[in-house]
Amino acid sequence: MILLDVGYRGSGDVKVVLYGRGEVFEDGSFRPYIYIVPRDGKLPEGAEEVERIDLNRKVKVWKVFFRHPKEVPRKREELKELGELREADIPFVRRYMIDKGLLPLHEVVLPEVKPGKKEAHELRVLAFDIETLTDEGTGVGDSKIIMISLFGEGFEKVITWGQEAAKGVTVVENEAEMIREFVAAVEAYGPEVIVGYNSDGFDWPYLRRRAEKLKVPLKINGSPLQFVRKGRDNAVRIEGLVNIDLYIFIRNMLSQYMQSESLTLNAVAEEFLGKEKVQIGGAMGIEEAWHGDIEKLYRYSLQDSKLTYLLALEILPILYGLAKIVGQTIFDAARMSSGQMVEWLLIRKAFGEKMLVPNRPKYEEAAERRAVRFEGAFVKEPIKGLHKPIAVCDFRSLYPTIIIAHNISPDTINCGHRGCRKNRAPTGVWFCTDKEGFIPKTIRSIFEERMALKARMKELKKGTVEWKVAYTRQTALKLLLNSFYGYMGYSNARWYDIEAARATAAWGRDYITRIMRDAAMHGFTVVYGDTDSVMLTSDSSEFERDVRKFLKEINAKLPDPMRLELEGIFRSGVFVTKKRYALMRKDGSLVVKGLERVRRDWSGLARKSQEEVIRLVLQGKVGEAKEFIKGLVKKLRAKEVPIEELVIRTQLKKRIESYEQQAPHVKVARKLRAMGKKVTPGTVIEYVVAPGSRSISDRAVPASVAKDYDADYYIENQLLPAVSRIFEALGGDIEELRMKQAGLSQFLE
DNA sequence: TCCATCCGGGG
DNA sequence: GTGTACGGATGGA
Repeated sequence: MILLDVGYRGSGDVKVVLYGRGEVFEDGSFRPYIYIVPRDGKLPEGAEEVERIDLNRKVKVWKVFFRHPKEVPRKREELKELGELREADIPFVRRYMIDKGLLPLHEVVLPEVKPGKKEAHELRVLAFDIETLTDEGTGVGDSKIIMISLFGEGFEKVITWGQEAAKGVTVVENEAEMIREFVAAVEAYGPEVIVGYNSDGFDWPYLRRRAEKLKVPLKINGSPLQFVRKGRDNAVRIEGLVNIDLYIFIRNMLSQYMQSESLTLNAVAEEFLGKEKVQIGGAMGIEEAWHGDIEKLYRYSLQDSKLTYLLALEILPILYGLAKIVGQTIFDAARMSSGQMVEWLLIRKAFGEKMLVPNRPKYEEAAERRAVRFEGAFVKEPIKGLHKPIAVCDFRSLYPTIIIAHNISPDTINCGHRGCRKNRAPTGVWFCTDKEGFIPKTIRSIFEERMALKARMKELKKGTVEWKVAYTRQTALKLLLNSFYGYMGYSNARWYDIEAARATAAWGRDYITRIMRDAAMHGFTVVYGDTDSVMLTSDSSEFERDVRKFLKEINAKLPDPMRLELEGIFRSGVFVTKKRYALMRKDGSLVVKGLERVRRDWSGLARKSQEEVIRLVLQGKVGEAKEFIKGLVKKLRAKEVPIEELVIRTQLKKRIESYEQQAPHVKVARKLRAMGKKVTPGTVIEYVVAPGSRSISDRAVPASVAKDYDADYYIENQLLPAVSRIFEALGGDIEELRMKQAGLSQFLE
């Protein structure tokens, strides 16, 4: 069996249920258990005495068995009398995966239930999306669902109700029928994975509420939907089918590596699939389309499930890779934060080492830990302005390699050996040099596997199945490796050790500042540096050769496996402040950090002009950049800029009545309603600021009827803020760009 | 600057 | 579900 999911059932003796491709297997032979570190007294009946390692000392503990996981919370208080309870908060399915050595998407040999050799890399995926009205309220399930779309391999279906027949759309009698039709369509397609975008938070709860109201049973292949609260999130489980909310996974594991700060389906799809895939849609009135243009609604809905499907094809392999490394079900891994991924990997490793897992901190304990702040990475104040060329050097996995190199771990800190004190962090604590710590050992296994995979990838042909499998796994290993940073300082961590976390960060600062000093002694100008990177320049004619020679010298001195690498030689860079800079590659493409305003509440004018100014400045054409802005200022004053460039978009988040602040988009929403337009929460309000002396809110007019605009507003609040930082970094004067020296502008107006 | 509250994704 | 939990941005005191 290729393992897809695991659950359990039974009322007396628990039975584990293994879900595989097209088959189900029940295992009644595994019993829940916990450990007790006994105070005194004698071994309870049916319990076993076993030896385990608690951090770094051997202890004798009692292993107490149960018939069913439900017994554990029931007997908790009573058992506490006997001693400290351990591993009494490990969910049963996770316990089973670990103890049986099972991995998701790997073979399970039956009936013994032991890991086999085969492995799957992809599953049959179905994406879905629902459209709803908002007329009876925006709470989950308040208004009607009017359309459901599905998209799979060679499969697409759009269902609606109470409409004239329309091309490509299955039209049924009513909403209840539509839900039935949806369930039937899912069952007919037979997915192994069902995906949505924010579906745990929206589509599934919405479907549940509507189904309840309409008295339609909502079961897929006979499995009812189970709703579980996980913090602020909902998790929706459908036994026998892997339900995944792509949004949650992207937010938890991928967002920190993404350019976009917004995680809407469109923004995420644009980044992963490319802009051209994300054309249809935009601002659409669902209610209007429902009443007038059902084909438009059809295209919109299908586009969203199609994007979700295409996104799933890109992203799910990474999730599968992570789940396999962490050793938990795809369902669970899909909803873990990076800290939890690390923790479940550690718990699995601890089992292999016969180590007792530390308990999770109680709420108060976690709160106290959260209050403890510690100094993070070093960020150098940049030498403001334009520099060329720029060499970007960075440490390969800085924090993981520091943890390995210095053996940083809760079980090695301040050990009793005299000789280990030379391995002392800048914070004063030291780490054992005799015995490898639990955390470094775990990180090293991941790090070494990744290095081996990267070496292997070089021998494989790029783009082949084998190469892709290796590439995906190394990506997953990298994500996990990066997640270890911060784990020991994470307030909910079981292996929490603030001094170990502090030491890691302090060593990081120590190494990067040492590199900067060395670089300066080698004749480089250190323009900027942040955490694990340094950006160097010099006027040597052999710049790249010099940099490589410098790296070689540095690497000879760094402890294994730390290494400083050349990320690239850039044509030029403009540096504004810490975390805000732009680099230009040799091929002319840009890397922009902290500057770009990709937010929609900035006009097209502001976004485009910032990009153009960065481009010109990096090409050394500062004069041209100034002229470009001056030209735009002039055009704005002469009212020659097309209105479309000046449209500002803000989404209405709640009902108009419930806004206390009369923000511009709120006032515009009122005006739109007065014009007979339907304005509901979720509508993106497009407006332009018109001339006049009243407040901005009063002067904001709907983009659809805007005839004129306030030139000064756009100059002062859109254009100049977007570009001024860059000119200021170059030592320029904003006044010059305003062209107001002689009070000319007042004169012209 | 500190503290409390809001908000994310979806419609 | 062997339960009860996130973190950054924003705005007012």
